[in-house]
Amino acid sequence: MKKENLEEFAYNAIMKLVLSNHFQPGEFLLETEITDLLSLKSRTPVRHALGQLVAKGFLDKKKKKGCFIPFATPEDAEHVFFVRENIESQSAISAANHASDEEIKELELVIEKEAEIRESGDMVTYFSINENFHACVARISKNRYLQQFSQYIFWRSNIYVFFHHYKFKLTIKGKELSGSPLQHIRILNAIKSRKAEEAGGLMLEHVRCTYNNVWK
Amino acid sequence: MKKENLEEFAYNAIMKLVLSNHFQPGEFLLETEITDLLSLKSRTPVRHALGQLVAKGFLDKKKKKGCFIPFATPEDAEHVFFVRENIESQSAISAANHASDEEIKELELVIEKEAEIRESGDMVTYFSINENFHACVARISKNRYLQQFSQYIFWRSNIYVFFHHYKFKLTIKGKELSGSPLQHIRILNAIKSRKAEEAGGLMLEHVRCTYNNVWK
DNA sequence: GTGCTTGTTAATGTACACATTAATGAGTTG
DNA sequence: CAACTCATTAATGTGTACATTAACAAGCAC
Repeated sequence: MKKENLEEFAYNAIMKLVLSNHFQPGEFLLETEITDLLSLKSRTPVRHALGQLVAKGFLDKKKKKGCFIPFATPEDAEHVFFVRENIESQSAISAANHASDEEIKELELVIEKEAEIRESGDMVTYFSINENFHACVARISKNRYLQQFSQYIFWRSNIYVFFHHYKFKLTIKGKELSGSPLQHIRILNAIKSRKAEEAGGLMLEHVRCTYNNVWK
Repeated sequence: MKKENLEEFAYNAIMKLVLSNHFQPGEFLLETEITDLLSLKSRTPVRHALGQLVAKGFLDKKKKKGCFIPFATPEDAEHVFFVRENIESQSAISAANHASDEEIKELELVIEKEAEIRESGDMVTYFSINENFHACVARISKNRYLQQFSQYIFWRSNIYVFFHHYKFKLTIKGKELSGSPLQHIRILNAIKSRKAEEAGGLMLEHVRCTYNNVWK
């Protein structure tokens, strides 16, 4: 295990702050403020971490003004989920075609953990394990670019998932997300039995389902 | 037009260096070396630019060692073009669904210019105009994420196109690329007549054709 | 009162000094 | 001679002072 440096620490911490609703959409994340918040001695690691988050598309940036939480609009959500459907279903297809037995075991483990975690009702933990599933599928696709794009668009879409849940005060135990773990299991089974097209179709459906839960 | 700061300058310059084969795959891009190369006064903008390129996946990084060019392999090429097919055909579909008359005129203009430029046989100019076509379609899709991904994967794939042309000394007047402008025109026509599916199919075929020309 | 100018301020952007560390190779010891 | 230690070194990682600039508001001319 690599020891994390300050920059990585800042990166993870900022991510957590955003996901725990510490900021509003459109709000600027001031380097100095975050530096204080994380008790760091200089802006440098924070600055670099913010840059990475912008490069990955998780944050937006206005020149000489700073980084901010992207504005959420129905149009943007549509765009995000349109691309995510597409990318993630391609990932699932590739994953089904290239997964080793070992990797399928990993995926099963992630799903097991998901079931456990779900009971706790802790939002941040839930997001983290949900990310694990999608990241794992993307990784198994063995395609670096699918992985990259999946990661980006997943996080981008999570802004909507997150703010939706914030807005309507839904807990993760609510009905809205209850289909998600089941869908994960179905996708796993399709990948396990190497049914690529089916895995792709299920993933597309799963993402579309998430989208509908968020906006309908 | 926004004035670019040193970091953006470094970002673009490094990108160009990489795309013009200034570095070997696997070679480390030393911060100090690049700073000198770009005649910059400090590592800071270079350092930050490299960080962005890594975050976007354009470069790889080894801790406390530095950033390096990802290795170019047939597998990687396959991955790049697999994703590019997919992304760009989605772009074409969205473009056909959302193009205004004005934007179609723009696209026609780009294609006109392409025909002219082609006569000159100048490689760099040809690539630039070819990029224009693909970038234009992506822009017309009106989907920020498709546009972003298209741009990225297009450039990434271009490394292989460059490499191929470098290696085999093919001119752009050669048989290999001669189908490309015709394909562009067909795609334009499909977008013009709002046949989204057809546009998508043609774009997929076009990208696949490029891939085959590069490796077969 | 409207619009232009200018000063203030609060943030990012840049430069540079210094700390840390991974790799290398010389030297030493069994 | 092999293997191990340790100093060197050359790079990245971090801290900090200072430069630049966008936004805002006060003040002035008209």
